[in-house]
Amino acid sequence: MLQVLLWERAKEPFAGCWSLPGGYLAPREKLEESIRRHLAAKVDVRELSHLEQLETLSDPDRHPDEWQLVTAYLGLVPTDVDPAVPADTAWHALETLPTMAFDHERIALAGRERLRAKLSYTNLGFALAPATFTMAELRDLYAAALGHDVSATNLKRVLLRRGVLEPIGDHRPPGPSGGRPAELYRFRTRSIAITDQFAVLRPPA
Amino acid sequence: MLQVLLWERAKEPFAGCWSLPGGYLAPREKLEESIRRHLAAKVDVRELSHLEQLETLSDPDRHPDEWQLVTAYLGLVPTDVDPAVPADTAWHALETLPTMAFDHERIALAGRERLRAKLSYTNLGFALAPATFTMAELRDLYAAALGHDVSATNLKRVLLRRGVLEPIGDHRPPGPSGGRPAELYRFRTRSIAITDQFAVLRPPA
DNA sequence: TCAAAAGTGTTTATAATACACCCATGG
DNA sequence: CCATGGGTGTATTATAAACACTTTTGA
Repeated sequence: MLQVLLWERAKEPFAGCWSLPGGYLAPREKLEESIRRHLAAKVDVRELSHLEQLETLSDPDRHPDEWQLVTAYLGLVPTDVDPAVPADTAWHALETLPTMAFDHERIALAGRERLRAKLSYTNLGFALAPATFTMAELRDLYAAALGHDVSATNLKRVLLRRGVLEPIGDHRPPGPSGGRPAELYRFRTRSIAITDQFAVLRPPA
Repeated sequence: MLQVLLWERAKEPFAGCWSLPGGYLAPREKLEESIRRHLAAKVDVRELSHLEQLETLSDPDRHPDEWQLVTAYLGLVPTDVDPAVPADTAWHALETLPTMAFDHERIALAGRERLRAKLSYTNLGFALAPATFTMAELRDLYAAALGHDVSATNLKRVLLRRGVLEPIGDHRPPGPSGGRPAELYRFRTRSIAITDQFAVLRPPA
């Protein structure tokens, strides 16, 4: 299940609504540095496995009081890290978002779309997966992110053929109900790379 | 041949260098409106067949004098419109860019990459093509934009199967050296649409 | 020895490229 | 009637989904 980290606004505007973590840009600060600074300070998230810019929104009516531009980013953390978050902050399933402040619902959904698209033509799964995992675990992760069933069999073959995954040579013992021990895999690189560049209209051989 | 519209800076910083058309955002103005306003005012381009946001750049050193953020857009015009441009403005081939101001070379190349990527999974060709065209003309256009040879035969089949193109039922008479008259085609819709959404990891049937 | 979980092999579907061949025109 | 440019049909290739079957474990 994909989740977003939100915090509940105490003050107007949109008091009681939930908003994406973020804040103002400091003078001469880079946008990416600003995001990392606010995530560390406000919600105590210090380690992102991936961060990329989504879009800059400029509608003058997006904030009721002041003229405010926002640059939205998509930041990802692996499923196995559960950063301790402050009291006014909570993870919410993307399928059941609460009432959100400003245009933050649109931003959150745009982030999901970006993630979904990139899962299919890049190695971006690394950003959600723990360091090592079984194919069944990775299958569940992709299924949750994509919102539809994924076959572990085919997922494995696609990612192995592309050289995205590699087996680490170790196995995970089966659970109490038995079963064959699962091979453990890892992502070959943990930074984003396009793995399926020329889907169509590729240059002649 | 892909071309960018550039204007030559008269004043410092970067006097004599070429820069992308653009300008400051007015209070409470939307970014997209601002782009259109500056294009109309400075380079007399009023009709864009497509406009999309690329990226917001925030490096504090990108401008030598002041702290300046820029949001870059990709704007396209069809090959058959040749807007009259002012004296200090000229179209430049993307392969042989002159010395450019600020980070504008990076932005121009990012725009080309965006265009190339989207040509293969959307109908974005409409933004570069005239209202009607032969497959040979469209082939040349795709080849110029993609930077590699494209087969008219296969391009036609790909775009027809996807329902992107349709024949208009008319033909273009052959040139002085003879040849079979070419069928004329048009893009079925002239606004962007994804035509090849689930290249891989598509949901089960 | 059976159920459960994981992995492999094979078939099928689809979509794109490559290429040979056929069609329509002007000189 | 031939050169030129355009179009169609077919083979090949590539990639991924679907599915049956095999392997390895715990009870």
